[in-house]
Amino acid sequence: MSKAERTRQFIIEKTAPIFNTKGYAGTSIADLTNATGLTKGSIYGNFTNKDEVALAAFDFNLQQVQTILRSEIQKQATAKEKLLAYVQVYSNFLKYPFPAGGCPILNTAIEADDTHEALRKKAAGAINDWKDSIIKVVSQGVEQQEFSPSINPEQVALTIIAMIEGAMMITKLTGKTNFRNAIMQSVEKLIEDLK
Amino acid sequence: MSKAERTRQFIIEKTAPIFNTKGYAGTSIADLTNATGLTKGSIYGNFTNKDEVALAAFDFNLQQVQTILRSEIQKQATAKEKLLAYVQVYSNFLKYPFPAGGCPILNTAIEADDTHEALRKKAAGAINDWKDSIIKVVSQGVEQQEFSPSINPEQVALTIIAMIEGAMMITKLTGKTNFRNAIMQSVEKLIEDLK
DNA sequence: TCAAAATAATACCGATTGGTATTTTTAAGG
DNA sequence: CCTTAAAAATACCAATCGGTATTATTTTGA
Repeated sequence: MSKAERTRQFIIEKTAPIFNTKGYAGTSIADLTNATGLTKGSIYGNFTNKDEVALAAFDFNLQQVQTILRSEIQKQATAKEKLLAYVQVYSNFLKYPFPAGGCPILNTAIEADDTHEALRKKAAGAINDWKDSIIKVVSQGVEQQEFSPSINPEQVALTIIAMIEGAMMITKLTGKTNFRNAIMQSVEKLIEDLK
Repeated sequence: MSKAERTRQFIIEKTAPIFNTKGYAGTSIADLTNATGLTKGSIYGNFTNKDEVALAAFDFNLQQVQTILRSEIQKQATAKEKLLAYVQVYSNFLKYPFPAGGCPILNTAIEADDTHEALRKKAAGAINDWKDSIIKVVSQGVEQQEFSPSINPEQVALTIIAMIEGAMMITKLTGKTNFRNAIMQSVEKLIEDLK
């Protein structure tokens, strides 16, 4: 790894939590220099502009979440257990190396949907990938007669994602973790009822 | 209503959609003068600073949503019908005078949770009020033996809110209204299963 | 080791930021 | 109607915005 590649990675790691907490518009170049200890010249020597840093930071934050989820899901054998792994991770996300600022998909989606097309596209892609991976698990569960064949995998996937993201928003906003527990219990019930 | 009061209201009405689409950090004073046709002097003659405009704009946007919901809910007689009114409104929110930029609670929650305490408190208060009003309806449904006494009204309320807000985020992000329909169908099923 | 290339720091740019002091215009009430 | 008070416009402020050109300092590979 060349010096440039190392510095680039260093900038991404240090600034990703800032973009995820303060948002794209709320993050200034001065924030990036403060977080890295580098100067403006160095930042702009490794990235063409603020946008490019923000996009790379989103990828980094997303990858962090995906790494956690994949790791926990692959430990499970059955489709039901794999779905419950999502509940497990998001119910205790503070115990995992989760990005500071919460779910990067949610944060980016809300800010960028009307204001930043490149970021919006990235967040939309992440939601679609997430949906597809849940659909796969649910479909496997149906094939293996773990779940009823009458269920709609896409609807199940979208509903689980909506509940999880809604729970993240409410909990982060109010600080009440038992609010999240209540909602996650509903997700569990939804999964139990798939059979 | 004095001239000052009229102007103040005018500023709020014209700038509320901007704060709701571009966010607090993404909205500049120049945005406010452009939207109103007024000058900086006039804005600062009626508000002490940008914060005060943003807080009033949030109240305005929230009131818009609450007016729609209250109107639709009071048309319904049973608890189940009242709960389904939420689904009805959010499934077709484009047909109602909904604030530009989507749900103001969601938008404000995500941006302000880590960055703007005054706005965060307002959004948290709105979520709590919403939760309490759903709890009331659900509890009435239990009292009138419309719903099973074994259900947990607060859990139901939080789950419905999470699903609606999650659906709003996903739909706004992806542009796929059938994603919202799928999730809203799950909310309907949840309400049907309360009996 | 040493020269060329790459990287980072410094210094600077015009534009825009939120906000204020002052002047001009408009509205209100006797 | 006409004076006074209120409101809005103008002009200005320092600080910060994102970004660039140039200089100084490290890496890098022969």
